[in-house]
Amino acid sequence: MKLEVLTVNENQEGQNIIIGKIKELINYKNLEPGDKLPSERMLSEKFGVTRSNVRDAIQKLEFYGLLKSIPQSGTFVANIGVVAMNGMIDDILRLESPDFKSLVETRILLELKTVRLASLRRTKEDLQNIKEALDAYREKAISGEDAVQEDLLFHLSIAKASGNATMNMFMLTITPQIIMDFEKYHVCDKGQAVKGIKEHTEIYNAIEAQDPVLAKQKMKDHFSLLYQYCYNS
Amino acid sequence: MKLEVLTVNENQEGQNIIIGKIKELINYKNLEPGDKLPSERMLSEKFGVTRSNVRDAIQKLEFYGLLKSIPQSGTFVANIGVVAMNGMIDDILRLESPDFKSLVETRILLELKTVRLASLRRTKEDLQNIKEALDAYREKAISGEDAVQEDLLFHLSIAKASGNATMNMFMLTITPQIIMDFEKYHVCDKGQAVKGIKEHTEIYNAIEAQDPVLAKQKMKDHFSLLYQYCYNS
DNA sequence: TTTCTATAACTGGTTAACCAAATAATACTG
DNA sequence: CAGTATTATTTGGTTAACCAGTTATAGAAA
Repeated sequence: MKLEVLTVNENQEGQNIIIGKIKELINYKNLEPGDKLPSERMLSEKFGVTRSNVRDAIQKLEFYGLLKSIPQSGTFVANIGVVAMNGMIDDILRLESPDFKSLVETRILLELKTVRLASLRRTKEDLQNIKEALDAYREKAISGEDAVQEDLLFHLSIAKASGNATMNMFMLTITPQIIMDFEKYHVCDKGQAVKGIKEHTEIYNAIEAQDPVLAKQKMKDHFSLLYQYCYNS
Repeated sequence: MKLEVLTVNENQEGQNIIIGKIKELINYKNLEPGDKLPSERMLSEKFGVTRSNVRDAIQKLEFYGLLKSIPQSGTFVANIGVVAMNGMIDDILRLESPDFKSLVETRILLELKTVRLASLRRTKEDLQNIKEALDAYREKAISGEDAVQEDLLFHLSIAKASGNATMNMFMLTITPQIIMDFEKYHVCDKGQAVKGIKEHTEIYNAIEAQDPVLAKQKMKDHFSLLYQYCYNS
């Protein structure tokens, strides 16, 4: 198991080295926005690594919007300027993997905003989706079973109803880790089922009533316990 | 140019189809958390697509934390439960690409939080980094040149000082698109240089003084124009 | 000299064979 | 029969050849 983690880190480390070399190359060759990078074959030869590694590094930089690969044409630097390019690559290289506290902190921030936006923008269809998620959660919680999944799906349905694609995506990226950490640290113990149902229902009612202030307040109440759990440890 | 977009959409569409089939397979075979997926070769044969496509689809689900590939062993479903798995894959398949308004809305939310956290948690080293970014921005802005890059790098240095790895990463993911949209729509026109320098300096001073309330207020003032621009169009 | 066309070289993407490690199956030993 | 060593198979990852579209080049025609 430790070996696995080591392998991943080695790979990431190797990928970061290649990313650093790409950055150096952009500076050395004075490549400006829209300019073409040398071909993957040349880069792999120049860096002394395999072409797959180069492709993976490029893909990562493409994810962050710094490069853009066009089939049968080449890889181009994005239109963000060389200064921002340098700064952002430095940041990416030093980026550390998120801890649990950081995840929860971000989640609360996003939830307080998405619930407000959802109460303002939700369509009838959104409301129906939220209601279905709420019903599924209630049923599972009443039966005494673990309802962490249904809990989070309820919150995701609110994020979707917020009408903000970016926040929706961010919620999606942090939810799996949240679920696993919750079950790992036993954050949501049994016995809170009734309380959870009540709070979820109040949030739903506020969204239905299109009352953003109330919705945000109910969400804040809902997170008060988690908030304490996170900041007192 | 339109052809290019079409190609991308076709690829994404094809990838989404494969992701949907993987979801069906998990349900059909009643795969539970920790269970092993069929090998990539079998999946490619069963789905009638190339193995590379299967690998790409798996990689995407791995990014969202739903699958985990282990070399020479297999691909495993994450420990989040089948209910959450189904819900999240549905959300991922329906996920739309973020629009400019959604990006700005999210950015403002993140900035108001990171500047507050930065003023509470910043180290001396963080403060030094922010100051350097501020100086670079001031120098560029005074000279009358376009300083969008230095502007955003200043804000990224604050995000880094917030001590929240998740928010830092989210800021990194939206910044390139913000820069490109700013220059595309000419959001930051010339003549606001002096005003921008003043506002940035006030934000910096509040962070230095470790005054979270003031820092947030100054950031809000800084965004008031952008806020209007975004919500009145 | 300029413009157009045909050809050659180059590009990112795809494919199938190959690799080393992990696992399963088998054979051997006590 | 139990336990261990050995072989065979399966796995995700890697590699190098190949593909189809793009771009640069060269030459001919005007």
